[in-house]
Amino acid sequence: MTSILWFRKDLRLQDNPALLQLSQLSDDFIPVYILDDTLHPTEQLGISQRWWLHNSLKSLDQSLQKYYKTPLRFFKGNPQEILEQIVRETKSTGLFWNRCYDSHSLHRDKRIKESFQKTITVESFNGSLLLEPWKALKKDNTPFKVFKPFYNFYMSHLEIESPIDIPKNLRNGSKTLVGESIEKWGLTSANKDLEERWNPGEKGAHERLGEFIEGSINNYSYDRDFPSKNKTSRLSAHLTFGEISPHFIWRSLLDNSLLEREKEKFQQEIVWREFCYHTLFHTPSLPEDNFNKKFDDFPWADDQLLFQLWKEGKTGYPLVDAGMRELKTTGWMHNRSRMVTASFLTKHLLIDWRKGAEWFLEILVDADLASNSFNWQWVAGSGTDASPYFRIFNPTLQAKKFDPEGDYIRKWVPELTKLSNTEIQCPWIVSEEALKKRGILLGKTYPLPIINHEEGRKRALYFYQNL
DNA sequence: TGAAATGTTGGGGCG
DNA sequence: ACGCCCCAACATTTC
Repeated sequence: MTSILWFRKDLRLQDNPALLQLSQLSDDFIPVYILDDTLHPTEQLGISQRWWLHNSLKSLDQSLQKYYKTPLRFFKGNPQEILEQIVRETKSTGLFWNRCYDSHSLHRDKRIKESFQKTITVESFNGSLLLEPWKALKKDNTPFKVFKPFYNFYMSHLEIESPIDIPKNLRNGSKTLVGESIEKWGLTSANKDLEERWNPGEKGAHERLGEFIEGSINNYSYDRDFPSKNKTSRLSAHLTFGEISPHFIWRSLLDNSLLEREKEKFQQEIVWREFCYHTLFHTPSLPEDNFNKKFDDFPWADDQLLFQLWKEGKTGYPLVDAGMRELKTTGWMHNRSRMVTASFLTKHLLIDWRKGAEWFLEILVDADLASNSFNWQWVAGSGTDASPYFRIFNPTLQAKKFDPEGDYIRKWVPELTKLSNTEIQCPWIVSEEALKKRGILLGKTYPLPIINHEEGRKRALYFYQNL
C-alpha cells in the first residue's frame, strides 16, 4: 500500500514520528510539501523565512532522493483540495503528518482529518514538542500560567527515549505523480547576507547542534547574555522549521557530559519554547489579543515616524540600533537585543506590541508564531508570567553591561566606530568638538536620541500604572 | 531575564 | 581623642 507523508513544520527524516509510523504500515510513500495559499496575508511567511524554506525544502528533497529514491512533491494551493486530488490519482490509502499548534493549522488539519477518516488511514503525531499541550496541566486541569511550575512539571514528567532512526524500508510510491517546481514559486532570490550565516536543512541543524554542544554550551549561562559573543545556540530557525526536534536536542544534552548548571540553563530555554507553544494552543488568539485583558484599553501611540525609525535602526540609542540593524541584515537578532529593542518600542515609544511582533515575523529567520507572540506580550507586560510593567530597560546601561567594549555596536553601527569604549553606548554625552574629530555630527551622521530616556521612562511608568 | 531612589555603613579628612 | 561631614560602596525599597 501507498501512503502520503505530508511535511509541514517537520522538514527532517530523523526523529520523525509520522515517517516512522508510515514506514510500519506502508512499503511505498509519497512525500509532499504544500505551500498553503489559504493563509491570511498577515500569516504568510516573511522574507527571510521564504529564503530559509526554499533552501530547507531543497535539502529535504535531496535527502529523500538519497534515502528513498523519491522526490519531494511540491504543491501550492488549498491543502485539502490538493491532498484529495493526490489520494484520487495515486490511490493512496494512508495520510500521515506531524502536528502544528497554531489556530489556522489546527482547524485546517481537523477538517482534513474528518474528510478522509472514512476512506483512508489518517494519523497525526507529535514531532515538535517534548510534551503535548494537553498533557502538561495543573492539578485543576487548567494550563500553567507561570513558567517555574511549568518547568518543574516538565522536569518531573519527561521521559526522553533515544531518537527514532531514519526508516529504511520505504520506496517511491508513485512514478507518475509530479509536483510543481519549487524554483517557480519565486520564494527567494540570492541573499548573500543570509547565505553566509545560515545553513538551512537537517544537516545544517545537526552541525549547529554539534558545534554548540562542543563549544559555547560550556559557558552558556554567562556568555549567552553578550550579543557580541555569538554564544547562543542559534538553533531557533532550525527548530521552527522542524529540521531538528527538541526531543533530539534534549537527548543529546543528556548523552553528553556537560556542566549541570550550563545544561540546565539551556534546558530552560527549550522549555520556554514549549511554554510558548502550550500557551498558544490553549489561547489561540495570543497573536492578536492581549493575554491580560487589562491592556485592552491601553493608549498605544500610533506614531508612524517613530515606528519607522525603530525599524530602520535610527533611534539614536546605539544598542537598540545595533539590534535592529542586525535583524534587518541577518534575519536574526541576539536574545539580549531582542529584549532591549522590544522594551524600547513598547515602553519608551509606547507603540503597540502587535506592530513590533508583525515586523519581527516579517524579518526573522526563526519567526515562530508561538514564541514571537508570547515573548512580545511578555515584554509588553500583557502576557502570562510577564515582565513587570516597571521593568524598563535603560538602553545605555544595558549596552554598558552587555557590550562593555562596544564590539557589538561597532559591528552594526559603524558610524560610531571611533568613539571610545565608554562613549560608544551614549554618543550624546560627548562634546560636539570631540565628536567632530571622529567625523560624527549628531543629528546628521548619526541620529540624536528620538526620545529622552528619563522622560520616556517616566511616561511609561505613568501609563502602565494607570492600567 | 531592571533601574532609580532611598537607606545604611564605614573609612578617611578635618577641625 | 572626638565629633562631624563627606561619600563611596553596598543594601533595600519603590516604581
